[in-house]
Amino acid sequence: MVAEPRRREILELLRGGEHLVGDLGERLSLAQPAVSKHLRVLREAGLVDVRYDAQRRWYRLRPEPLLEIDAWLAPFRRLWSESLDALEQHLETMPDDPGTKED
Amino acid sequence: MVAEPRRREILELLRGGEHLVGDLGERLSLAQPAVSKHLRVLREAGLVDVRYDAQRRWYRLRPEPLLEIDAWLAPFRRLWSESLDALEQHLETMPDDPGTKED
DNA sequence: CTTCTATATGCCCATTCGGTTATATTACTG
DNA sequence: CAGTAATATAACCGAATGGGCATATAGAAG
Repeated sequence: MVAEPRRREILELLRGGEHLVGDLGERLSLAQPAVSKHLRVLREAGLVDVRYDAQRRWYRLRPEPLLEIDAWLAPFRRLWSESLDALEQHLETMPDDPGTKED
Repeated sequence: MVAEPRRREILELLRGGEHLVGDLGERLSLAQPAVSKHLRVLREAGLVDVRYDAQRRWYRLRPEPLLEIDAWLAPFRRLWSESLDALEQHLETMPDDPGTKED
């Protein structure tokens, strides 16, 4: 679901705020029907929300479902900290995140 | 990829330590070839590792790739912590209100 | 009402996917 | 070496998937 490359790109774009279907299509070089289909999937998965503005559809992110993924990931997170070597190596390769200590 | 239910289950099982192919199949009520295929996918994705023990194959978790997912998720985490902050603020504003959160 | 714009849907096609059965492979056992 | 156990691989099938094109729908504008 989120594994779908185009869908991920859509989510990343929506991270920057609301977008119109056509706008997303332009940025992803995807035909409108394809975008609409992806948005439908994302909508039914609860990952995005629509705002109706005349014929326009403003799509925006709804991060809650991603929180579920995060929750699923949590137990695995514990495993990495056990193998801290690999963790640190990866953190050096990756940007951001100075505070991952909720819970 | 990780979205695949059986694959997720495999990962969850492997979270508990090494497992044999047949063992995984039993626990998931999945035929051996199916398990082997899933493991192949997981192996090629770098999510699992094999240890050869005669004819046996001990599969174990390699959590690093999940870390990548986690990294991808990070920017979204910021978004929902904003909404969670809003929720907390909201809850703090109404100290004793036993039915105001849908969760 | 007609046209234009923005989006959704239906239909078709090629590809991918997960599962099954049959077979190959590898290693232990007698 | 023959037999068996554990796993991988191949061939095949039905279902789902993503994309494209055409069309339907909804609202705006003339």
